[in-house]
Amino acid sequence: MPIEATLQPTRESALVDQNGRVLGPRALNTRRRLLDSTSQLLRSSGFRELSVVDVAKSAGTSPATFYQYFRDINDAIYELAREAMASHEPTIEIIDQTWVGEAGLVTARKIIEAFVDLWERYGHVLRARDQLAAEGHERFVALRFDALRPILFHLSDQITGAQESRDVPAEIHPITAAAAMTAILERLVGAYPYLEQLGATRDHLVETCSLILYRTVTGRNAS
Amino acid sequence: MPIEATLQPTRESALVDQNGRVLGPRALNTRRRLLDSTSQLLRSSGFRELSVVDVAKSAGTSPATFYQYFRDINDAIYELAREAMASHEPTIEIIDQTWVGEAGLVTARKIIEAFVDLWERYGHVLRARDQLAAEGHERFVALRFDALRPILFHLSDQITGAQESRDVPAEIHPITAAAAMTAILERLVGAYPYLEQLGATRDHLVETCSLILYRTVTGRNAS
DNA sequence: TGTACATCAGTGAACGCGCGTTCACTGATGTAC
DNA sequence: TGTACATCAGTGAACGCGCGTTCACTGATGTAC
Repeated sequence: MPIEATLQPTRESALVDQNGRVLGPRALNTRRRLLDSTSQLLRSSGFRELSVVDVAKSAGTSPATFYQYFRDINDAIYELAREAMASHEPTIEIIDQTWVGEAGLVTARKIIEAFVDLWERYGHVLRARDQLAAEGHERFVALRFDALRPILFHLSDQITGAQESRDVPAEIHPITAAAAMTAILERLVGAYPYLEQLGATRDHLVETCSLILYRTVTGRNAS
Repeated sequence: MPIEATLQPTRESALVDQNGRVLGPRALNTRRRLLDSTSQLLRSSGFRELSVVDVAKSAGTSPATFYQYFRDINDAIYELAREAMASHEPTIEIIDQTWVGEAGLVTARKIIEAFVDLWERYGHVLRARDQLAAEGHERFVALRFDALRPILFHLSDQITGAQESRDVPAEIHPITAAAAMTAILERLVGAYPYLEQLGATRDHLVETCSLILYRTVTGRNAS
């Protein structure tokens, strides 16, 4: 049952091209521009329309150059998703903070805020990641899982604890409940623009989700 | 703020081709095969790889025929998503059943079951729908919204009622909480295969989500 | 019942286009002395 | 400081392929008499 991390640690300094050559500063910059263009086109034109030719053009370089740094277009998406995930790491630490009483609600709120931020910035990349994962591309399944695992297990542990003190009913399956919370985080927040049409503000979103999260994790109502 | 339904009622009998001609039985059958092939390829090869040529080939007909019935490949996906949605309509009635006491938990369970079923059968189509909606294709945004609206408002009304009897805290924004529940329904259930790796069964899924749904809608713990 | 004609439905074959991909080459940058 | 050379980085131009799309045509089905 233990599922190992599949993300090997990538130090920026170790970046190599498709032939295994270490990248110098100039190459690093080119690679960066290619990734930025990929991200930008993914946002503006959509996943299905994304092409190597367009990305290269938009980065002011040539398709041949693209292939020096990436195997294919999915490879570039993969790198972007990793970056999004890395920028999300601090969230994992929030979850270790206390869940007791009023402070627990603050913890919940911080997590929700972090997810709202993440999806506002990287929603287009994360959606592509999830689409590819849903279609069964192994690397993306693993990537998604690595991103979720820490938060999943932390929440799950909290819930198990709350079950021991009888605050959460025994019928709740901790991992599943934790996954339900991440579903809210990922999905609701990703679909949030259309909630605005229904009169929900960002504050409503954060506050309501925080209460649901706090309640589910601790079994208690916010005082 | 009221957002009108954008789905015009389509009776099977009124189906027409791209030139406006009413379809006879033979044509209806061809159209059906094209839709089935689209669905099947969407499931097996993924959204990005889907092409008119492949669909026609797989349906045992020619691309020219495809264009007699659909404007483009998205048009076929749109029809499939409508069908998925139509098959889901009975769920909307479940939600009108009582939310009081033990029976309320049964209601919650039925809804979760309905969603699990829906996503097991049409997940590949719904994911494509959501991807296109997320990319801003208006028809798909509307379609998705029409599918969710009834359940969203019904749940929201329940929550508002529970707030009046002080079972649910006033800080909860009913529509947002309802949307959070649909997020669980759509997302968790869609991503359910990977929960199995973590030891969650379908029963865990249904039971845990039911409890969360019941709790969020009524504000009460299942007795 | 048979034949002629109208309409319905499907398609072969072609078009152009743009994409993914590669290779041999050029230009840029760094370094030894 | 200048020159020669090594290595790094980028690309022009081409290839083939398969896709979306269309049109003029053929074949299938229904109907009138």
